[in-house]
Formats: sequence, structure tokens, C-alpha cells
Amino acid sequence: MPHRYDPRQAEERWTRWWEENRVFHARVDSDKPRFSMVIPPPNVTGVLHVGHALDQTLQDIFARWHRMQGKETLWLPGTDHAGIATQVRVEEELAKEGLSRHDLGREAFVERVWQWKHHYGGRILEQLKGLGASCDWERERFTMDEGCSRAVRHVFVHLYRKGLIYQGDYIVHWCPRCQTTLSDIEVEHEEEEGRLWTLRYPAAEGEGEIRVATTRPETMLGDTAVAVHPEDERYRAWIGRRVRLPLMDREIPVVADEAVDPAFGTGAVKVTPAHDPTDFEIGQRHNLPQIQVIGQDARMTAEAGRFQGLTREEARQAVLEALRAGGFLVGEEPLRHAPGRCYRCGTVVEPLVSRQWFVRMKPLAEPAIRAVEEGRVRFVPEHFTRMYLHWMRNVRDWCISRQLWWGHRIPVWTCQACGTQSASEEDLVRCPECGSERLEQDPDVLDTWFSSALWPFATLGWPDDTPDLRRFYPTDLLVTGYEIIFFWVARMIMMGIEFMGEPPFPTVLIHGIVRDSLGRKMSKSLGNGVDPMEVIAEYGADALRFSLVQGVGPGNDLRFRTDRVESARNFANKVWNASRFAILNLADADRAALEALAGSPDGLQAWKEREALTLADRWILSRYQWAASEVHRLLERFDPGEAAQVLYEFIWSDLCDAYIELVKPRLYQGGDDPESEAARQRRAAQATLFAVLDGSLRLLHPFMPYLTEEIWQRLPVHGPTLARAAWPRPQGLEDPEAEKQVGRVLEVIRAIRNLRAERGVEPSRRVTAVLRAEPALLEALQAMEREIRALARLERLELVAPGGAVPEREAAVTAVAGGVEIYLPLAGLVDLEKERARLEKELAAAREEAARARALLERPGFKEKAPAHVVQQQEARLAEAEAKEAKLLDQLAALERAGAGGNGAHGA
RNA sequence: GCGGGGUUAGCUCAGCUGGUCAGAGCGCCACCCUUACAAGGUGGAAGCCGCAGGUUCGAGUCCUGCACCCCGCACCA
Repeated sequence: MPHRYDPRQAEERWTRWWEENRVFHARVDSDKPRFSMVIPPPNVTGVLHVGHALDQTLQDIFARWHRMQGKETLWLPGTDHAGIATQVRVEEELAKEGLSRHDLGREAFVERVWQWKHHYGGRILEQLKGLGASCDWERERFTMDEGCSRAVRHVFVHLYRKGLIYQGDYIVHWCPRCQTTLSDIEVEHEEEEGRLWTLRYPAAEGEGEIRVATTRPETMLGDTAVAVHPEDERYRAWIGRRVRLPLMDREIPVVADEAVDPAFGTGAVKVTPAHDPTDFEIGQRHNLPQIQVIGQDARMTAEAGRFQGLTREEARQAVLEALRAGGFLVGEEPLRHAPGRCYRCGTVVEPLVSRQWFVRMKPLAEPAIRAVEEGRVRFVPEHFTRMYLHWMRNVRDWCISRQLWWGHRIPVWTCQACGTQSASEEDLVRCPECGSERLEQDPDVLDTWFSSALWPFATLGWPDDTPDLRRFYPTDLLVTGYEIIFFWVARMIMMGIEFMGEPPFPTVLIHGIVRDSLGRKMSKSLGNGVDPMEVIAEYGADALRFSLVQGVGPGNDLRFRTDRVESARNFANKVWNASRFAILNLADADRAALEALAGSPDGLQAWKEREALTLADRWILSRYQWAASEVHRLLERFDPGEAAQVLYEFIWSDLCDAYIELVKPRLYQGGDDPESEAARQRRAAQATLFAVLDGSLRLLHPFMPYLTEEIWQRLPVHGPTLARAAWPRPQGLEDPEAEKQVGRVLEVIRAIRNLRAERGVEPSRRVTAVLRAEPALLEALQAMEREIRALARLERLELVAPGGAVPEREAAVTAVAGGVEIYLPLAGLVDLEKERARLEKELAAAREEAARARALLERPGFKEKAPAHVVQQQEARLAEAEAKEAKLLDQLAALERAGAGGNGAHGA
């Protein structure tokens, strides 16, 4: 076994082996309890970023955990067709050939996108395999595959017939670059520096003028009114009058509307119903005409008169100039505002009036709200519930039509003969009303999220009643980031209830986003993204996974730091080397004996030489038991970050730093005679080491699958794959007495090491230690004498009962730890002054400790009201501190006598 | 404006149902290539747990107020 873990070759090998052996395949016909989960489908054009890596790692931990618990585990992978992103990608490719999609025509273009998808799409899933994701790759799905497409049509037609999908002329967000509509949540607002101009609109008749403020002067060309608040005294007289719109020479009315904020700007607002959502609504209320002055290409239309053809930006300048020239521009000031931008490309969206398809949300939202209120769907951490409910209670209708070619085409046909509009699951060739074959299908496609909303059941075969669907729906857990709670989670809940009669999952585990080391969001424009594949190449997939999980607090964002990955890599190497040590020392172990110990719930209980286990063995088994139950408990609470921390600390501190060192003397001792005491002790050590290592690898496997599988396969006894080995359950190994005693022994060892370090004793120099303690403790020290000598690097260890002789004060350095008085006779190294200083410092600490416990115990009401075990605990703490204080005082007194009688340091 | 989150060691963050909880990683100091591991070992320094009150026998841990930071939603003429 090499002395360093090499992730690369292990990862390649096991990725292949797991897949070839269908280790992650979920059988629909097994009678085991099931666990099912669907992947949040990544964008088919996408490449893995570190945010996916976190999301996938969390899911994989739960999938592997349940699989090891014997559940028939389905984790279903796939991608979504990402309408805008994919179409844009292929259009860019075409552009290099000097072509546009219109040159190809719709059919050929869509064909071309499919080709692209087959070639490049889904690379992200290959990357997921490299991360160790234990998906059932045989069940990979795509939102545009045949089954999902059928589901989409079925859903559309159902909602259409139910009156929950309607078509209407509304103002919607239009992205001039992507050339499509966007839903409300696809528009992002971020504050930036803008300007607020004040314009002067003169009265059409009579005297006066009204001043309006605007951030978009170019839209004034399409103004069809000025609005003021009905209660606003300043403008009361203006209501009903008309003003003359500059540049356009058009008379427009002044109307009163509640939507106007009298405190903002001048208190009067220009109304452009065709280019502003609020103005659109004002226009509806007052029957105002809509004049579209900006087109879908973000250039001025013919309605803009002499400004026709200019871009929005050019028009703004030109309009301002013209206004200024005409004396209509009366003010300009800076203003922070947040214009809407396309979440895909960042272009400022243009609100435009057009005919679009909408989903009526209220009827769908109500049961989805109830499901969460009644706890049938639960968010973890819980506070995301409020976010969900708040949004759902105020939800607005969802614009689902997109002016793209790549996507599910809206299954609605309009008869050119009789004008009937029909929705149909099958392609319509004949008008159901008049029988005409002159039918035209709606040109738009559906929002990608419309199909994603069906993901948990469409991927299991719905609308057919399939065995998969019956077996694996509803799923058991959804893991995703908070940024898509509205986009995806809420819509899945609505659709799941509407079409399956129950929510698609009982639990939604929400995590934060991964930021860069400075806490900034990762973005292409900043160039601060981290490529997980590069991280994997350098540190290994397990290290990346572990560093992400370790850094994750419930629902919180986390910063990606290379030093954490490095630390996780070091941990992997630590596990590797500890295992290497164990495996080397298990070479001659009795396989049959180990067999009984491997992963068996009562292996150690039933082990035939159980009585040979030492205090140290019982200690590590107890610690292991604690770690195992903690990890299990924390995973049940959906807190893998804390679980990872428990494992890290148990393996590194207890197993590696303490137990392996403690066990070395026994393992290194020879013994040709298998009946000898030495041989028995050695077998006990091997058994314990094996049982704990085997169990630890199982516990660690969901977090670091490759490393653990690679090691596990090298154990003298192992199964076909750790991925399906049994998850450790309680085995009754708790041993409080052993924990306490070994805890004290370790304290003593640390104190001796401390004394050596402070006195500058070379590590290679063997010294003698004299320990004085109560009989009960003495027994433990006696039992572990060899281990103490090894770890504290002692030549000799003398154990002395209370009152027994200890070295002369001037000839030894001393300490008190774990209830034991420690004397190190260090000829020539004793400095009485330093000794005094150190002992006094310790004494102060002990006194402080005692004082704290005493204060608590003496506090009025404490003994009466605090639970008994807490009182006992504090009493024990006080007794311990007082005992230590007494011992230190003894040592100090001895020091005084020595100091008075001698001249400090001299040989013993 | 409504809602949520955060403020704990130099840095990044854990601390669940209030009672050894003052922790980890990285960094820092000293010593050590001790036969699993220098991607390591041993020892060490370092924090009045944002501020002010309150509840309680007892509060980083619960409540109230305040300050600063972050994020949703709405508004953004």
C-alpha cells in the first residue's frame, strides 16, 4: 500500500466499477423499503460548477446513507432543456457560419439543437459521476424526452380545459436580446446609479403646466396621460384637464389614480401604458390607449415619429436634447434605482404589451400553501417556510409562453376556417369544430420551468400508471438551493398536488450558495468561479466533497476556500495512512474471527475472546459507538455538516492520535505461541482495530465514497462493495467507565509531555516518571503502564500509593493532572523559580475552577431547582478542583522547603 | 415598506432541545524526519461569544430594544 492516497486512479476505477455492476440501480420489484429522490435537473448546456457540487454532494450523502441502511434507493438523474440558454448557444454557433435561425427555419433549427444536445449536452452528468454521485444512471431523463413531453402536453391540456391556463394581452417582461418573454421571477432588480429627469407638460388650454418626473424620458413619446393622486391638493384642479405632450403635439388627459405616490418626484407621473407595468394598470382603469413606441428589437417604432429606428439609448439622448431645446426639460438629478434585467443575459428588459399564455396561480397555490401549513411538506431549515408562504400568498399569474423555438411547443391549434382554438394532447390535423384542416399551431413554446415542475412524476413514467411511479412517488427528499424555491420547488408542489393528489416530497432540504473566498457571488463577469473539475484533479473528489460539506451550515451560504479543500485532502490521507497501519498489522489476523466482527451488529459482543479487551480497546469502542450514533442522529436531522465534523474529530483525535498510538505496543509484541498472553492481547488489539476501522469506513463512506471503498476493499475481510455494506447501528459498546479512566490516563500523558516540552527534554530522551494516585486510579495506570511509557516516552514508570515516597522536590518537576500527582526526576533541569511560577499558575486555575463550581453550588436556589445530575456534576467538579488545589499546594510547600534548604537546581 | 438571516480566536466558520460550550479548520510560536502519515507528530499563545436591558438557580444558547452587515418580496414615475 503506497504511503499516500492517490485519488485519481481510485476514483476512475470505482466510478466505472460501480456503474458496471449497477450498484446504484434501484430495482422496482424489490420488497425492501424504498428511498427516492430526484436530482434538480441541471441545465443541459451547463458545466458543473461548485454550487452543483455542493448540491450533489448533499444528495449523495443521503442517497448512500439510505442505501447502506438497506433501502431500495433511487436517485434519479437528468437535465433540463434550458430553453433560452440552449437556443442562444446554438444560435451563436450558427452565427459563426453567418446564419440565423430564421435562415434554417424552425424545423431544421430544432433539429440542429437536438444534434447539439446529443453532442455536447449532458456533459454535466458525466462530471457528476466524477464527483461520486450515486445516481441510477439507467434512469436518466431529459425534460424534452418523449415521456416528459407527453406529461407536459397532458398537463397543459388539463389546465387549459380546467380554465387554469388562459391567453391574454398583458404587459410582460421582454428581453430584447433573448427575444422572448420572461416571467416575473426571471427578472432581476439590482440597484444602480440612474437619473431622474423632470419634464414640463404645458396645459392644452389655458395657463399653467404640470411637471412629471421620469427615469425613462424616451417613453414619453408613448405617453397617453398624466396621473396624480386623487387626494393631492396641489393637483386637484388639474384632474380632468388636458395637457399637451411635447414633441408629439398630442393632447393627453390628467387622471386621478391611487397608484401615484404624491411624495415621489413632483407627485405627478407620466403614464405610458405600453411600456410600464404600473402605467399599464393605470391605463386599464382609465381606458387609456396604448401607444407602443419601442419594439421587440428595443428600437423606436414608427409611433415614435422622427425617432423611429433609434435604439432605446439613442432615443433617450435624442429625446432629452429635443426636450431641452424646446424648454421642456426642467430638471435632472441622480437617482438610485433598480431597472429589471434578464436573469440570463443581464439586458435591461422592456415591458411590452403582447398576447401571452398564463397559468392562473391562485387555485393551484391554495392547496400548495395548505400542504406546507399542515406540515405535509416541511422545509429544512424551517425559516424558509415563511419565505415560501409569503411568496405563495402573493403569487401572481405565471406567464408561461416563450417566443423561442427550442422547447415544448404550446399544444393549441387555431382553426383558420372557423377561428376555434383547441388544445390537444395529440397533434391536431382537423378542427374538432368545423372539420377544417387549416389549422395553425401556436408558435410559442413553454417556459422550461413548466416542464421542470413535473419532474418528480414525469420522470417516473407519468401520465402512465407505471410500476416506477407507484414504487417511487412521492419521493422522500428534495435537496436544493434557496434561489430556486419559487422557480422550482413551489411549482413542483403545486403540480404534484394537482396531478398526483399529493405533494412530491415530504421534506425540502435547502442549502445556501457557494461564494468565493471573499464572500462574493461567483459569476462569469467577475471571473471568480471555481471549476470543481480542476479542484478534483488536484485534491480528489472526496476532498472537494468533504470540504463543502464541512463548511456548510444549515441553509447558510458558504465560502469556498482552497485551504479547506487542502485540509480535507489531508484528512483523506490521514484515513488512508491509519488504515495502512491497521492493514499491515492485520496481515496475520484470523480471518474467521474478523469475519464475525465486520459490520455485524453484535460482532464484538459475541467475540469469543472478549475478556481480553483492554481498557484502551473498550475506550475506543465506546468512542466509536458515540461517533456512530452522533452521525446517524445528525443525518436524521439533515445536518450532514455537523456529522462530517464528528467523523473528522473522532477519526483524527480518538482513533489516530490516541488509539493507534495506544495499541502499538501490543501489536508490536511478538509471540510464537498462540496460547500466550501476549498473543491473546495482540488478537484483542487486532480485533478492536479492525472493528473500529471497518465501522469508521462505513460511517465515512457517504461523505468520502472513493477513499473508503478503496480502503475497504483492502481490508482482510470485506464485501463486494462498501456502497451496499450495512450501515453501523448501535451495538451496546458504550463504556462510561473506560471513557473516564482512559480520559484520565490521556490527561496524565499530556501533562508529562507538557513538562518535557517546557523543560526542553529532547524527544528521544527516555526519562522516569513517578505517579502518585488513589488506588482506583492507580489500577488504571497500572493496566496501561506500557502505553503510558510509550506515549510519554518514559524509561520507567513508578506508581506510588497515597502517602508513598516521591522524589525530592529539588530534583523533580511536578504537575497534577487527571487526579494524579506527577513527578519527573529531571536531574539538572529543575529550575525552582520556573517550577514555582508554573505551579502557581496552575494553582490559580484550579482555584478559579473551584470557585466557579462553588459559586454555582452556593447560589440560592441552585440545589433546589437544578436537576440532580447537574448538581452532582458540579459537586464532582468542585471536589476534583479542590483535590487538585490541595496537591498543588503540597507540591508548592515542598518547593518552598527545597528552596529554603538548597540552592535550586542540582543533581539528584 | 413587509419578511428572513447574520454579528463567537488574526481569517473563515461550528455551537441542536439553556447547565465543563468557550470549539474546529487555516494562520501564528517552540520543538521533532519517533518504524501509518512532514498532506505528519508533540507542546503552546490567542476570544469580556455586536451593544443595552430582561426571564431564569443558571444564557453565545430564550425574550425585548438598539447598532451594523447580508438576502428575499414589494416599490422604484
